[in-house]
Amino acid sequence: LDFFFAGEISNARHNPAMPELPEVETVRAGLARLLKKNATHAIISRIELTRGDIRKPIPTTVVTQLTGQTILGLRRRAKYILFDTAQGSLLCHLGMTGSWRLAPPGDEREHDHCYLHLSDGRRLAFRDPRRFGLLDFVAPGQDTTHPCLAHLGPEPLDEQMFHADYLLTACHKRKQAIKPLIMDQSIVVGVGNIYAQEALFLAGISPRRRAGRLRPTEAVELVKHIRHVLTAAIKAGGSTISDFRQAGGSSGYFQHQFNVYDRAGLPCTRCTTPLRAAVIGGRGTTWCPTCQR
DNA sequence: CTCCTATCCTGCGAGC
DNA sequence: TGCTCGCAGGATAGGA
Repeated sequence: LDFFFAGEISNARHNPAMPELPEVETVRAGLARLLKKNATHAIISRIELTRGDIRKPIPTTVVTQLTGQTILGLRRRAKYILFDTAQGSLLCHLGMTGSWRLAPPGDEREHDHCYLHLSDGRRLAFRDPRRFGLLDFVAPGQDTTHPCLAHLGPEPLDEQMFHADYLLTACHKRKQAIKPLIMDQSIVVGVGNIYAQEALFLAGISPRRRAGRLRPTEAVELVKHIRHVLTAAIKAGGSTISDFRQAGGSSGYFQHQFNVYDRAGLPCTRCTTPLRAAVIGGRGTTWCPTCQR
């Protein structure tokens, strides 16, 4: 696990805000802290949709069902955040560039799509320049039937549901490359392009390997490292929660030291071989041709 | 069924 | 230096 943090590598070339499970969990925890002060729950006094057309139109039920409700808790499922109330939940996906911030009076920004006004006078803003995010209403009891939530695989940190045998079964006779398979949210949730690459590096498995060719010992390693990278990233993200207020648009995200992500052509942190890059499953992928087979 | 590709959208960096 | 262009990504629809 130490190796994960080994290299002093800057990966700031691209927008660091790419919410996978750890980033979403960090945002969830930050929101939970804001919305429950001194054991007092926040009440939504008003919901303002400033622009309704993000990935999908924000339904009016978000406003009609949730206005006046008390936010009882914040949950994460896969890369979704759920604001729970007695009358249903606000479902939020950050997409690529989604963020929540406390927006004091006057702090209105381009690409703010929704304001949650709280009864204590505070205001939460959902901003998403690229509009890949999603806001929706989930009726009570629809947690497993809502279209966004119905076909999700197990949580990767759930050792009862996600383990080597499960992964091996999911891989059985599949010709698909292992990398897009572990990014498939119906197989296992929360693993995006960054952590898929990092986990495969740590497990010593080429992202191009056909899933059906995964050996049992490799499945053990892959599951272990998926868990490790996600856990380490959550732990690292946790330290940013205290800055949630000030952090604004980049709240909840953290700088990271990656072994392969965005390091194409640079030397492998383990063997110094130049890292190779290719598009796999439609996504940019970097790996070490020596360490990963 | 399985797998792959295009699509959505904006910001940013590479390159001219 | 200023401009254009291509690429980045999660989820999903549609095609092979």
